[in-house]
Amino acid sequence: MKLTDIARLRLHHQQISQQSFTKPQDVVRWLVAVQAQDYLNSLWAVGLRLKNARDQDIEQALVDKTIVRTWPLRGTIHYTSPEDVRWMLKYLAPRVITRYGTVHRQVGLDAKTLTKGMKVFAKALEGSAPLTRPELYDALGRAKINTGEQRGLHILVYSALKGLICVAPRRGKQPTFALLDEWLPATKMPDREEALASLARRYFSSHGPATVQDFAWWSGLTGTDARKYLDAVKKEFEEATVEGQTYWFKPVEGKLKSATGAVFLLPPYDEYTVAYKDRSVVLEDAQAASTGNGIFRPVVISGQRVVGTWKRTRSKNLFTVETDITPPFPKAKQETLKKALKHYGRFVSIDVELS
DNA sequence: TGTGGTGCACCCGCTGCAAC
DNA sequence: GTTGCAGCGGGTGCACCACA
Repeated sequence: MKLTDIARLRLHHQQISQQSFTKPQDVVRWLVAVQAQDYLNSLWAVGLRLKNARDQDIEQALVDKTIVRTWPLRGTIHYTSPEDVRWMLKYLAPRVITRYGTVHRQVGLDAKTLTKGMKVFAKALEGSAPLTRPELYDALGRAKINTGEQRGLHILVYSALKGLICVAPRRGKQPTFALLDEWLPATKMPDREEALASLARRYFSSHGPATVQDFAWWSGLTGTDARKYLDAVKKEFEEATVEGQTYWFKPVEGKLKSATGAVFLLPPYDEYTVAYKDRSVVLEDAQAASTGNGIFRPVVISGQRVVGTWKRTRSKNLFTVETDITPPFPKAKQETLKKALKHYGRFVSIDVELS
């Protein structure tokens, strides 16, 4: 096995070079969590993995509560499945909350204020329609809690990590928030061992080939726990050592579709680029896709690897897409790029042109 | 209707230190 | 020596607003 084989298998398992699903909830359940910090682009992260989806299909899934947006992994906002959200928060969020302790101290948020903030949110949202961020900040203000210097945001995220609230569909362009237990029906809570072994199984199935370090990074588990839960399920996977790293993966039944000639436009923070500790498998030049401080740009994939970035600019009825590909595509490849743009245009239901 | 400026929200990677 | 934790710095996209 070579690095290109790893990338090709990841494109397959991540539902990019082939799509097995027709519903947003099936994609999200398969990947366990899909990073969703940039809302409009995150719709495409789900949509590109579906057959013939449009952006309103993903938004409708949020309205229908078949997927939910909250902070289940690494303190990062993701889409996840209603049946997964509570156990992920229970078993994965405590480490994130510990890590946020430093930031809370910096902005002057102590445990008493955070608890009071949660009570304010609970009272404001109980039996109410979802509220926007400004509305929740007003509630904090009325309770004499200062929301400046991002304190309001930190109370909001803390409340989500504690499982009190989750993100509900947008009102206009504003995201709204609801009480998790009012928004989603009660679900079975697996015990820790069962839940985290299942997490390992699902990560290596949907994201493999991946290393135990990748799993630890993605899940936020400690290295010790990541090894423990991989050990619990690794007999279900194949193992390959490439350039000194051990990768675990599900083999593909039948012939693996070649993605060498295909071009894919991935959104910023896509699982294909973000969900691994070691991104060198797909990022020849890491700077092309990442600024190095947590910001991931939208990328162009060709021959399984990141070959450049793309950027969209919206005017009234048109998206103009600008690409930065090195070296520039030859004419034939430009046509493949235009095909990828057409796919994206269908998804957003707006004409897309290459600048 | 388009353009430009401003502020907000986002969270990752790196380094150093402590604990085991 | 390995692992985990704490602290810190910072680039990008979006919403919003003012103005042409």
